[in-house]
Amino acid sequence: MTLPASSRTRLTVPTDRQAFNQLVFDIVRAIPSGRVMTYGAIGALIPTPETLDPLAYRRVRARWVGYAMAACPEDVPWQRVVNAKGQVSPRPGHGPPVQKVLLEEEGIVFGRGDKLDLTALTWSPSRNWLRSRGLIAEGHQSPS
DNA sequence: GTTGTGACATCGC
DNA sequence: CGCGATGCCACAA
Repeated sequence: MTLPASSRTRLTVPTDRQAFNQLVFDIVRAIPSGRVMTYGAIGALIPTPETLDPLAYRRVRARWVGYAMAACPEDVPWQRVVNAKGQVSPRPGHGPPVQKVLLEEEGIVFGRGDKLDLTALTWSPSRNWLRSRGLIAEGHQSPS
């Protein structure tokens, strides 16, 4: 196994992306009606792939969630995913802010600038749920 | 092969 | 507070 140190092992396994997306979908499916999660928060729950540098993963995970959402199945409540500004992100397609309407139907009230109160509406899965999915939120453990 | 852009976040001004 | 620039990986032209 004579592998030159100069060639970094940047294996991009397709199944990793599949697993990542599937994980995103599972988390979004768990968001209750009337609550939301940000792209970054969802990404923070998913551990760093072994093929990636943890720091690099931090930079891209939020975007990866966005990519996943672009191809999400019908049974995923995609409208409950918003950006860090508390606004609905414009979709590549077109048309009116359907996402905002759907959220309002769930009882969410938008403030000035079409922003919602993230501190009040952001939802987070329970530790039990995370553990059942094999997700361990290492960064959220309260220091004893 | 290269280039450009993305359903984001964060930092600086 | 808001706007602009930067970072990072994957995927489509």
